[in-house]
Amino acid sequence: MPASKRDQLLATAERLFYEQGFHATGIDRIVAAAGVVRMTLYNHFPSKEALVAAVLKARHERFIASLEAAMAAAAPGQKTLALVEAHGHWLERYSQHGCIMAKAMGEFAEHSTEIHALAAAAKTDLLARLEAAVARDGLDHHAGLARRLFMVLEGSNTAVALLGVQTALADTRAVTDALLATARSETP
Amino acid sequence: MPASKRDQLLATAERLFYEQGFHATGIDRIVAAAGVVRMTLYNHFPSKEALVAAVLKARHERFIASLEAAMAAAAPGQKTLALVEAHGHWLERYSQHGCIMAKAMGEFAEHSTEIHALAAAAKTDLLARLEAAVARDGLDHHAGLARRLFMVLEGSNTAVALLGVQTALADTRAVTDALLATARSETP
DNA sequence: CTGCATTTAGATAGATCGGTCTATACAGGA
DNA sequence: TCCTGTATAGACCGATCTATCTAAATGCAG
Repeated sequence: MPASKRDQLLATAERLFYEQGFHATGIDRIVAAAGVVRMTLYNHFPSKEALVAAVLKARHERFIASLEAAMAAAAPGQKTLALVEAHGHWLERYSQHGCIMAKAMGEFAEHSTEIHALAAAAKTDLLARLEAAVARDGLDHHAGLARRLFMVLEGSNTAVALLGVQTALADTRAVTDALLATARSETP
Repeated sequence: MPASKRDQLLATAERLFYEQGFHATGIDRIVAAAGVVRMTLYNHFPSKEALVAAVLKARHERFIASLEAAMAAAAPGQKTLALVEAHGHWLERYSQHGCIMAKAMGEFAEHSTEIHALAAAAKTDLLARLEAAVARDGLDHHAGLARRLFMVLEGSNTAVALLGVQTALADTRAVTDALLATARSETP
């Protein structure tokens, strides 16, 4: 079953937006790389902004699905750690050159409220799932733990791009372990 | 002494690039906001890319100067903490909407090797200074400490934009304290 | 006052931008 | 077979992009 033209456009646009930036990637380059014609894009998406929104939504759904799968497979009490590890796996496979949501927030901050809000919501969604994992692991008595882990994951996005995957993920694990050890040592 | 036209251009371009992005900010908007004419810009900078490079260099120099000043004023053994605090001050005053170097890396990754390298060098420069501070505080037996602190600072860049300055800086201090406490508890 | 460098105003260039339009080709289902 | 939805090819639009050019005005130093 070959991918639909719409899926080809989404995948191509995601790659180009991620590699070259949103404003620097023109419609012509997207349709040429996707092997379709200009009107096909506008047949599926009413505007470039709508295409950007669809790309971000689809990517975030895949991201969340991989996190949820890892958490579901993790033993009780290990949900938080599984989430952090799954985040690392995602960086390794799909996001070695910075977070696309962070890039979108930067490029659309004063240019499209909708896109900026969408990207910001993706980030706070990760935070919310971290909070849920911390609660399921019985660590939510440690106020702000999820927020601190979130900050570490955000830092690992940049660290991967600057220091390489191996180093960045090892450091992420180390800091995560330290934070979790502190949280577990405190009796509720 | 009024600012020179060149300085006006640098300051205006820095603000617009930071708020609206690099590719989304046109030459016309920069010169209009700076109150000069287009040829004045091209009289001082050979191209937009050169203007971007000059903006990033000037901003990084100011950033490093404020870090160095804080470190110089800090008591012995407190250099690392002073550097982290100075970074927080910088975020609070000038960088509440994400790191301009990270934005530049995202927008110029496949568009200008020079700009991308410049922004990446600014980031690794911060890491190098963290390593120097850790060494001066006698904590360099704790392998990777500087790298982990660096990752936390990178995360705080994003956290400030998403969770607000107060929360992000408090979390940064908390994680930093935890990492430093662990390092200090290990005898060299 | 003169001379030089800077700044101004504005036209201009060629390329690219996002987006629209028409006419044609082609597929699969009724 | 015909009909409908989708894709194609390509012209076209106005706007904007970076960059260059000329000619006049301005300001400051010698």
